[in-house]
Amino acid sequence: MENLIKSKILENSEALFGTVVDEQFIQFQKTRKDVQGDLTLVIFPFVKLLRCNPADAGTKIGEFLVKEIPSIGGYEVVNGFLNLVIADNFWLDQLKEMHTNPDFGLAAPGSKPTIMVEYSSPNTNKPLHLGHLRNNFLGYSVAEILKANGHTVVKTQIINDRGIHICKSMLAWEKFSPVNAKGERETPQNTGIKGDKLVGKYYVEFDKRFNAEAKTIIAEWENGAFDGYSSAVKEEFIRLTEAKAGKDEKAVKGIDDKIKDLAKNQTTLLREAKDMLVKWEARDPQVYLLWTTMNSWVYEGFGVTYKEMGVDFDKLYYESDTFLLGKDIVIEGLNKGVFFKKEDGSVWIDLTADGLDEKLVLRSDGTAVYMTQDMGTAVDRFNDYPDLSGIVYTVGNEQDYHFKVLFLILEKLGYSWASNCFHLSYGMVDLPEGKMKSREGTVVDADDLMAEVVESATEMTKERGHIEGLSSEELEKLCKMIGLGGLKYFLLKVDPRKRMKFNPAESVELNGNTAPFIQYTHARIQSLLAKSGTELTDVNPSGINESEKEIIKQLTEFPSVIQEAGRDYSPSVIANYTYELVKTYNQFYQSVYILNEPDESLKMFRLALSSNVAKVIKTAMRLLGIDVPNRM
RNA sequence: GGUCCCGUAGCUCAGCUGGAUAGAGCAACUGCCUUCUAAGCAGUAGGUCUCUGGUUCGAAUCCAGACGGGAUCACCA
Repeated sequence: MENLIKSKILENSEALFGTVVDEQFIQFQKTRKDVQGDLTLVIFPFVKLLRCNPADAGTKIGEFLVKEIPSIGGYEVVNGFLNLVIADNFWLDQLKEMHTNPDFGLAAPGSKPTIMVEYSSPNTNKPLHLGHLRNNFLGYSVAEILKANGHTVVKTQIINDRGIHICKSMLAWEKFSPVNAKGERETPQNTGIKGDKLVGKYYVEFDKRFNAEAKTIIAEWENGAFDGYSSAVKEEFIRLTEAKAGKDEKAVKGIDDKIKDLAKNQTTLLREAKDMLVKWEARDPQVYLLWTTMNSWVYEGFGVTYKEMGVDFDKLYYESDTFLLGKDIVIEGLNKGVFFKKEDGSVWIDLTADGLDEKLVLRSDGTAVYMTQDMGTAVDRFNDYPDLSGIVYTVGNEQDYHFKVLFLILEKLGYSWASNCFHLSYGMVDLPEGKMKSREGTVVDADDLMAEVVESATEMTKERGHIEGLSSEELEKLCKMIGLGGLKYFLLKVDPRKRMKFNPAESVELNGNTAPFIQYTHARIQSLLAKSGTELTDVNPSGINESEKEIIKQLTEFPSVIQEAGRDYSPSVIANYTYELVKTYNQFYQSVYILNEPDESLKMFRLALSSNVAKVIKTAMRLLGIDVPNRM
């Protein structure tokens, strides 16, 4: 309709305004609820052209449109806004059209370029937490939304499986894990501990022992015992200690941190971890075996969590595979003159001309840094998928600078696809008490949280659900759907770019702007449809009322909502749209009879309307990774 | 300190490609289940859109500055 009006005005602009008008002049907006009309044209832009007051300009355009477009039944000009009344038949036709289309709102699959969506990519030393939930739900949903927009999507993640941090947990396990009667050290099998949690336990164990050892060393130094340490270390310690004199509290703390770092570098534990990394790079069989074993525990543990989350991946990338390619690219870039080498052998890129800094891309000892492997991974991906047009990186906004630099480097290296790489930068998730801090033990574990919301949903469902006749498997499935749906919706309804506050109590709420509220509406509609038992063919009511028209209007917006969500990489657009639709539908549901409507034609129309609302709810929620039940 | 992000009702958030009287939910208060699922609906109350300037017929929205909060500036990832 908007396009029709637009083209009519553009075609006849000479006759109407005596000049050719720019398309920009034609601005539509939704008609306010308290005035008459279905679509509003803003007429301020035309006022100057017509050299008359807004009321006259509106009247002139209104008369023209009523004459030209049969579906426009009338108009009213209020305060410079032309409110157009569109005939019921137009809305009825809209409903009939979507009614016959099971894929309403979705673009044809494969009609747009292939895009890779990276998400999750956790540190393999720590179990997944609340922040990862936002990441995973967001990445998964964006992938689904892009598919709905016609893109072919490859879901992926980069597995952070190499580096000194991995060696730390390996070392701690080897040194500190208790040995049982059978002579075995702790494994997921013999302890029943989830693999990622067990590895995480040893990472924490390493950190604990590591700090304790550093503390002991500092104590020795403070007592003047420097046996076994180099004179350089001794001098540095004395210099730092003396520097504390007369400084304020904050400065002293900074110096203490430096002393701690100095001591940490002298620990046997760190030296052993570094030795292990060297052995790993040399593919020492024993270290490699330990590495593959412990990694497999983590993957198994993560696999369980991913399954519970309902997310999946089409292709995995491992840093241990891509960091070497990254090094090759650095050499290539060095030859091209994009990078430069410093005297100590380290390789850098100078981005000062672009308003950034110099950035290291290869260490002086020739080992790879984060940036190196990210370059390698990106190139690897475009090699693997020749049709790939771009990559969406779902990574927290604390890495904004990293990705700015990465994309700039790729561009300077001459990769044409660099401009199609996008950092989907999302905000942190805070708790009511503030930031999550592992040191203070306030990190919310992903597995625990998912179990809690399902448990809470189970209680609520038993209390008020319509669950007679459901098997225990069906009930369990339903409660999972409600609990996890609620959690996903809670994390996705907020604009991803914004930092958000996570309130555990609110996340299991069932009222208001929540998934259970939406799921409930879907279940009610399904109940109506199941009871009606007839094919919805006859959709010709004698008239449609305001609330019915309002629902159709909102339904017709669905395709453009999917487009907007895709363009902005924002599931929250879908969430908020669905919530509005459901609210409108519930008002309708409470104000009229549907199944009990005596007029057969009207009843069929209302059932058709309801069934399309249900269809859109189901599609929309699917794009958020949320299932909807037929009863609850 | 440099760079980037954010600031809307008591709380959590929409609205931001400029448009009519700034909206929801939660919390508080009042009603509605002998008719289709009350996990619902109707209503009351709650605002200096952080502040100050600027652009404009028109600014929560765009621009500049101030204030407040956060992130980031590693041979960490």
